[in-house]
Amino acid sequence: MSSGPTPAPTASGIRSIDQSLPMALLTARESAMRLFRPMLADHDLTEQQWRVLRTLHASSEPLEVGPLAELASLLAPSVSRILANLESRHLIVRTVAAHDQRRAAISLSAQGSSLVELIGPESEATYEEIERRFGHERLQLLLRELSELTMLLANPQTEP
Amino acid sequence: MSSGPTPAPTASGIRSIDQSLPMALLTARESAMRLFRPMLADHDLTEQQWRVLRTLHASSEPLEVGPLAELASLLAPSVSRILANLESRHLIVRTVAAHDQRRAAISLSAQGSSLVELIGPESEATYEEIERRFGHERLQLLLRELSELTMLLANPQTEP
DNA sequence: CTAGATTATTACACATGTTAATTATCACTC
DNA sequence: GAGTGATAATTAACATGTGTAATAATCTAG
Repeated sequence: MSSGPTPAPTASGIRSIDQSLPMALLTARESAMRLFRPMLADHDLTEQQWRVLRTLHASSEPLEVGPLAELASLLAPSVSRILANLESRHLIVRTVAAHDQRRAAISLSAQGSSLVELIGPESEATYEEIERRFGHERLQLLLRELSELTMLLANPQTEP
Repeated sequence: MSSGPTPAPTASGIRSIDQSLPMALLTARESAMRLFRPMLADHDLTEQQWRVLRTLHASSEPLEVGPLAELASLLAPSVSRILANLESRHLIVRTVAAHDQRRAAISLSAQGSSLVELIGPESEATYEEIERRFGHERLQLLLRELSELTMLLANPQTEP
């Protein structure tokens, strides 16, 4: 099945907004986050703080700041500040790596784990709402395509 | 074609990161924006400033602040500040609506139009790179799915 | 042991998110 | 037509984030 005629670039030489990938990703994300934000606000978490907690929870082992920033799509300085905040709330713990004292190993505290596991099921309800509206299989496909796109664009193989 | 087995929620009751829609949208957007950002930086534009310019350019007529904010996925106060900045750079012009003096009609200045039309073709090259990696038809499908998702989630029909 | 590289934090300048307050104007009613 | 409530936009205030650069601490290699 063809996707139909592709709109030609406008006379002005700029892609129409509908054809803007970053715009489409942003508005889709905004519409999804609107459903999740109240829940995070209830727990006094910003999106970025939540991304850090979630990333730590997903990791099987403690993470250093660099990899953590990369995985959570944040800059290292931002992560540093976020960690300072989360540490003051006793949601994470830092351990200095034995073999290399520069490195900090970050992991969730028991309290941090509890928080993530408290929020998890709450967010699951929202996912069910999303799947009810958009379709389960369809969402799975979309997630795979997004992951594939990310992989292909991350690859630094810029043209020679 | 089935999408295969869906990972069950983890024992901890939280969706794996791969299954997080906001996360997937964010990382995809990040990987795309990484390709565009240098171009915007060259023109001293932030992503948000660019979204405003692009939105104005896409509109057939001047926009008021409210609709502009909505279309660009920004909050009105942010748009106010961005407009102050863009106005000081002579990229936009404000006109007070004749029939309602509260309303401001924002449009691109000639200089603003030129800038958008200068950047447009530059960004087109990046799109071609994206399509080369991801596929043209595939990108079209993704854009349609994102648009559909946005529409379905924007709808305030929360369950009764 | 020292020079250079690496990890993380700090510093700084700036932009944005977010809520609330403020200003100006409009629309409507008495 | 004066007063009241609604509306559009801005401003304020504060927290937080981004992005670059500088710094501190530590490691690694010669």
